[in-house]
Amino acid sequence: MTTRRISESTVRRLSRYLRLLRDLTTQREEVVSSQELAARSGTTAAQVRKDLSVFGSFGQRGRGYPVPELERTLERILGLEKKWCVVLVGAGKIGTALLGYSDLADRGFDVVAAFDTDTDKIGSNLFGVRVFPVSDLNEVVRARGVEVAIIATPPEAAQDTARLLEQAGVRGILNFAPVGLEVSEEVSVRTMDVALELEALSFALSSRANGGRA
Amino acid sequence: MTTRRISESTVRRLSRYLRLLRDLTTQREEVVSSQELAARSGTTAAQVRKDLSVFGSFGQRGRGYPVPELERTLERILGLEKKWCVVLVGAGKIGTALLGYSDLADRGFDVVAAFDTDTDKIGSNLFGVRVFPVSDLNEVVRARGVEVAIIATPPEAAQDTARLLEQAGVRGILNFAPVGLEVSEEVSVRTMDVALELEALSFALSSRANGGRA
DNA sequence: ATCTTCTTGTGAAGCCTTTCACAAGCCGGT
DNA sequence: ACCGGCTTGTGAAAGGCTTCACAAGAAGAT
Repeated sequence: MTTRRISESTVRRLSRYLRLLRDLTTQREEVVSSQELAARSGTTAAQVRKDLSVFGSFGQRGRGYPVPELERTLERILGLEKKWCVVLVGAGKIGTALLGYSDLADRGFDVVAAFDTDTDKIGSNLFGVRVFPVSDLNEVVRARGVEVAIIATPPEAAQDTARLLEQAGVRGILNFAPVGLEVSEEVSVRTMDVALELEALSFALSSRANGGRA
Repeated sequence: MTTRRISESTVRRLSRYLRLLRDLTTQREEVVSSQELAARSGTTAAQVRKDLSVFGSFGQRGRGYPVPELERTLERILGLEKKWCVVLVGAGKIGTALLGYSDLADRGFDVVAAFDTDTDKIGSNLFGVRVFPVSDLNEVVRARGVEVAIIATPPEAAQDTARLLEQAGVRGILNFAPVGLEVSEEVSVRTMDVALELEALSFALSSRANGGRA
């Protein structure tokens, strides 16, 4: 079986298409063209068709793509048919903000537990999520079959946390600490770094101001 | 003047190199090789050299790169010599969490004001940042010469906010609302979307589990 | 002074992604 | 039944990014 590698950028676009399709579903739209998907997600019609064609043929020539079917197809492709059990490590400001972010549950990511080292927080409930001591991490993760974790610890603690999670069997990590994490190849990591994004903005603004040369 | 276009990925790597160089500076390291920079930021030595060579020659053959100089050079390239005035729109959970994130100030991004529509929040102080009504946005942004804004509003309000900011003269937007923003070409936008990143993780885990086919 | 060992800077090659362009095919109107 | 207008799916071309490979050059040992 020829396993084609799907690029990072393709996956991101698929995710955007899916969000758009959900909007269209609530608006009771039945079909959508690659042209419209492209316009609304900031890419080109050819790109949309290419992205989808990697996985099969889902459209109808002359009409477009059936919205509900394509929505289900993208969910299947992205692995969103199942609910994912997620744990949060670090119940500080960012961690707590994420728990309050209801979008996650709507999108199929159930946060089943949070962990922290602060004894004041342990035992409390944040938006319905119980906070455990980090020493319980291994047990809870194994007991609930958690596969995805969010790291929202201070940067110093992030690497140790990653290793704990890996040893507990977690296979995907969303990292909010501004450090690169070393983990085995079995584990997928994505780091979200506010400062890095601001620096990229800074670069764009500066180079635009003086014609491309920094 | 030949203005070469610098790719997204190059800028992100430059930002990572810079973070690394800051660590090395505090450890009093004097020189660093492309090999070490690469290993510590998850890329290859050739890539590091290529990235830097776009902007000039900063190293010394046989030795490596002088840490403090390269640090200053990268700051200059990324436009971080000046402090950037930033405003935050939307003082909800995520917005507040960001204000408490001290890294921003350390990295040269001064949040000078926050805006919200909630009358309970208006007038209050969050981590030393005053919350104004959104109706004051234009005035404050112009008065303080703000160039960068962070949108942390609910998704429904994000597009209107973006337009307000654009009209007030903001040229860079970091968007935490999970929607694409339409703005003029003059304005740079970067969207950070937690759900999208989790979906990308979901894809990676699912396709790994069954050999690449979703 | 010369030799060995590093390491940079960079053209060229290789690989991957995006864009182009068009045949195939659907739909509604006549 | 046929025609005209759209839209998909896809090979081929173009464009961009990464890796390779090596000459040029620096530092330290002998």
